[in-house]
Amino acid sequence: MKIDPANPADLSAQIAKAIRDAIISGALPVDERLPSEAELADQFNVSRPTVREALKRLAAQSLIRTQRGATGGAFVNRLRFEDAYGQQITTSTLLLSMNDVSFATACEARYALERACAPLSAQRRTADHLATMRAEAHRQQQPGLTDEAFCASDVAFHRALVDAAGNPVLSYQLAGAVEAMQPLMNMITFSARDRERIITLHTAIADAIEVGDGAKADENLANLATYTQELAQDVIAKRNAARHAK
Amino acid sequence: MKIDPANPADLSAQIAKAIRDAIISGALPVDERLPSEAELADQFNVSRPTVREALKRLAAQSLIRTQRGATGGAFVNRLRFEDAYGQQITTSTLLLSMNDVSFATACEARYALERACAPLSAQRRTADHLATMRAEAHRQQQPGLTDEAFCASDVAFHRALVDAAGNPVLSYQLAGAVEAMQPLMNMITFSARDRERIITLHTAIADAIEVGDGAKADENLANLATYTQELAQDVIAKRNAARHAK
DNA sequence: CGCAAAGATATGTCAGACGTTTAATTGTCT
DNA sequence: AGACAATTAAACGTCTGACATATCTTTGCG
Repeated sequence: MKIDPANPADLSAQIAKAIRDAIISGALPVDERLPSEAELADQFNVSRPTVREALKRLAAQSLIRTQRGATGGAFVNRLRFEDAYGQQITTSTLLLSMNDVSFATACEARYALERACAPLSAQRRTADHLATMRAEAHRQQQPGLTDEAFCASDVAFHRALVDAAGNPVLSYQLAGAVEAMQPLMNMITFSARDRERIITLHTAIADAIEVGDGAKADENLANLATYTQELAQDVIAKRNAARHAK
Repeated sequence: MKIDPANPADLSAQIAKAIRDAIISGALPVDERLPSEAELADQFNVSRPTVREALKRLAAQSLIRTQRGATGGAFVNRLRFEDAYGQQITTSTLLLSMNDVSFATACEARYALERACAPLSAQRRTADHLATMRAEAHRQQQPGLTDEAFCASDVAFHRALVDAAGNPVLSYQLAGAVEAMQPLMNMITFSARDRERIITLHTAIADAIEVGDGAKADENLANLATYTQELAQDVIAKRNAARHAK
């Protein structure tokens, strides 16, 4: 973890990579304290600001945490699922918005992945997960709900569905797919009839999960996917019509 | 994008957050040039090193890129899928290694997600994807192959399978699940018979993908998942036996 | 023995400076 | 006038040195 080519540019990136590799390889175990900034500066033959830039890069990825004070320093951070969720959601959201990903593509991915969870969720769901799903389905019936609040509740419902699979790795991977869809979903206006249909499907999914019928949950998720695509196509069609009119 | 509480700690983190939020909200579009470091330092009322630390945080997430020279500066970066792949794989790998995720849990997640791709892949695979899958299955038959090379080829095979779905969002989400398994897979020693069985399943999957039979691909993936779990359990059992012996 | 004060250590921030890269401008020669 | 070379300017990349602040440890006093 010491090599540093004579190339005097991107020093902080090189140092960050060296430390990151050491963490990934396991040479630096969790909670291990890195040398102090001054010591690192010495080891790498650079100045302290350069070392600090490298450490900030690692901190941005939650790979290290820093503590001030006498026994402070930079410590290898145990990457927690909750921390990773946030990064995953940010990255996924930006990927969708910056790459002209169509609603259809994002939606397809989301429901394909969710359907992968359905059998496991039906098998393992706890009373807690089921209660959350029921509560969100109920919340969605409130008449005064804004479209945005409706979407947020939709996300919460699906998050509970995914979490019910009891597999943190799945929950992590799905977080991006589910949450990143929200900005796209927010562009849709849900009529009362639209909502009714969605809630019916949500309820059917919750029913299937409750009785452990994975196939039925999967089937209703597929219906929900199709219906969501139709709603989005309507929005796009209307927008195109409006553009032609003006 | 200017607010900055009087709290004189974590300034670089606060500044990074402010800029990141501006990018996410769309206030800073792709390829937009940020003010120079000196100007940012002025705007936020901090020193240039502090601004630089903030920019490095953003660079670590591929949110900005920097250019030197007269027309240089920091530019909002179009987050590309390839860039996101790397981050996703790094994060997933560390999540697994740092959180005592069992082989069973990771394996379950991986195959559940892959099976979600199977129907789409069977429907849309190009000749290219199929050729890659065939080539990797063939490579796996080479007798002198190390276990590590065998695993690498396995990953390449499954990557091609996922990419065949033609959905970049799916490919992105799956990248983490598939690649992060490699370190865990590398702990397994594959006997000639093990490999033969795996190659048979790979071939069956490729066959199913070739003729567009998603259900059959799914079935063989399920078998492969089961078999992989069995192999891992053997390894664990042997390791426990060895521990008791000493 | 307990508690407060002093010290040590390490991060967080600042100020100023110099080097390097790159593009634009200027100037000169053909 | 046009092309090419030299100068200039802007911006990032890095360094040095310093001060501020947080926190643990040690010391000293009652």
